[in-house]
Amino acid sequence: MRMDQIKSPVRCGNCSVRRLCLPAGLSDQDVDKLEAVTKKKQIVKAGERLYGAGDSFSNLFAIRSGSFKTAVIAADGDTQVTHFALPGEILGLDAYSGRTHPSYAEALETSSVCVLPFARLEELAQAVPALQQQIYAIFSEELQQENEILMLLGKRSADTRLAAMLINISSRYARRGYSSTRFVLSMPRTDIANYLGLTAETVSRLFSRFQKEGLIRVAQRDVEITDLIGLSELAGTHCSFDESELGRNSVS
Amino acid sequence: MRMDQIKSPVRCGNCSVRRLCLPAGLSDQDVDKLEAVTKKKQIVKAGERLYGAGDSFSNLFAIRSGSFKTAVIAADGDTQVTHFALPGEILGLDAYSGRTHPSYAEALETSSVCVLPFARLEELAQAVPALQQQIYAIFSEELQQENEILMLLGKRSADTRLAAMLINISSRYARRGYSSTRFVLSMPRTDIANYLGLTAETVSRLFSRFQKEGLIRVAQRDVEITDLIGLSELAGTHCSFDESELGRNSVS
DNA sequence: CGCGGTGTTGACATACCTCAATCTCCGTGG
DNA sequence: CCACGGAGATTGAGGTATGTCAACACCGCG
Repeated sequence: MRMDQIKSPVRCGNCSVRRLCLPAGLSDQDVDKLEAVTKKKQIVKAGERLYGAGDSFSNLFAIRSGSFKTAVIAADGDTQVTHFALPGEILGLDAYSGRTHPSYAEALETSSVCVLPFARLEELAQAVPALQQQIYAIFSEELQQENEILMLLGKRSADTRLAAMLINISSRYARRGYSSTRFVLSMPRTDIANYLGLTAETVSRLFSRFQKEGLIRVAQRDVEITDLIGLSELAGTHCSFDESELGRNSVS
Repeated sequence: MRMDQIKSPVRCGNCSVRRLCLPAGLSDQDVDKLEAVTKKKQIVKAGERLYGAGDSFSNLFAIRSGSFKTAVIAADGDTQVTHFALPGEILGLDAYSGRTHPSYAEALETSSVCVLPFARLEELAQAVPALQQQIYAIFSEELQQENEILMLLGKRSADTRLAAMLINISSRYARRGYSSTRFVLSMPRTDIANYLGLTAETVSRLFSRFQKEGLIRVAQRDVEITDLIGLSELAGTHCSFDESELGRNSVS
């Protein structure tokens, strides 16, 4: 029932997301040290957990490929999906202070991660200021992202929430070199709904409505954004894209 | 229009919240170094901003006394209150990665903060592992807290949200040596509502209802929790208090 | 003593949830 | 290869928690 652990040495150099991950901003020399600290690669199959809520904290995980959801569990067993994580992102940072994971991370598809023993990483960061700064930056970005989601959940209507999430996913894929307009959502409707504070039915209805309005084309988990500007406007984020570069495919 | 800046040297030793603040876990010697890095004290009056959204980032702020709200501003001008900060907490961490503050911090009452130039703090942390760890811990705790709020906004009913917020404030006051059952809320109803993703009217109605149900007594911003256990149960957090130590004052 | 900002209360509107039926997709076994 | 079954997704009808709008009350301050 446990996950595969591959001892093959990790090489950041041939990793497609090294510019988004911990090595960002590090010299080749420092990257070597980082690789030396990285224990191994690990494969996690869809539905398996990288760590569970309450597990003791010893490693951070860097996503090489695939995707994860993270979620917290309330006293009454209710869970809240807090993030959908893509390659290059670091999982487990919220466990530092308590020495135990307050959330769990579950693979949405077969995924591969680098295992980073935090004690050794901490030690290395103490000697390598650029790494230290990168760790701060990752913490800080996570805080910023969470604030954006608070805004979504606190103030936005259901359609705005879903639009914002699609734009968010789209731009994150774009940064990773994938299409910003065609992608496959690796998570089921229930997870999207949970993440957005809605029900699966509402999410489904919205997908249908967006399609009718010509904003997207959707078939199950395949999504094509046909009007990126229109969707961005709905999401209320006219900023994350340079509009001049985007063709608007008007429909109605 | 700018805020007072008092050059009197900062002394963590006589600060009531040093155990919750950056000095936590540091040796006396390291605390001395931390004080040397701390620029000055600053007084912020009610309604004034410690920093605004978009301001360039150079300092962190440690709250000595008083309280703040932090909020993010969307493209359409809509704002979302993201946190109510109490003495001992650090403000500004989310600005690290972007070099600019993504949120603003506004004093809810006349407050006093220590100004921490981040460049120097970073430098010191590079030399003092205990400080490094404390910074990680603070980042990590903030992430955890945000996840809790996501749960509130995503899954909880209005009454549960308000109850959870009151319990949260109560326990944070308790940790600072104040009463956990009687306190003055330094923020107006509109801020509470904004924070909880509700309207001021709903919050007001809930305060009235809680009072009718014997959970609290409330007069404007003065709050007395008369049934801490009942309120905790409503909040769904039977964990943050040791129930045996709490008298339940049944009413109806 | 009056004024303005803050808080309270009421009546009504509505966005989203709930419950339930149906459909689609896809893996499994015959 | 096809039939079956089950999970996920869609669609519909109706209910409800919370928002909206508006009047009023309270408190602090000039």
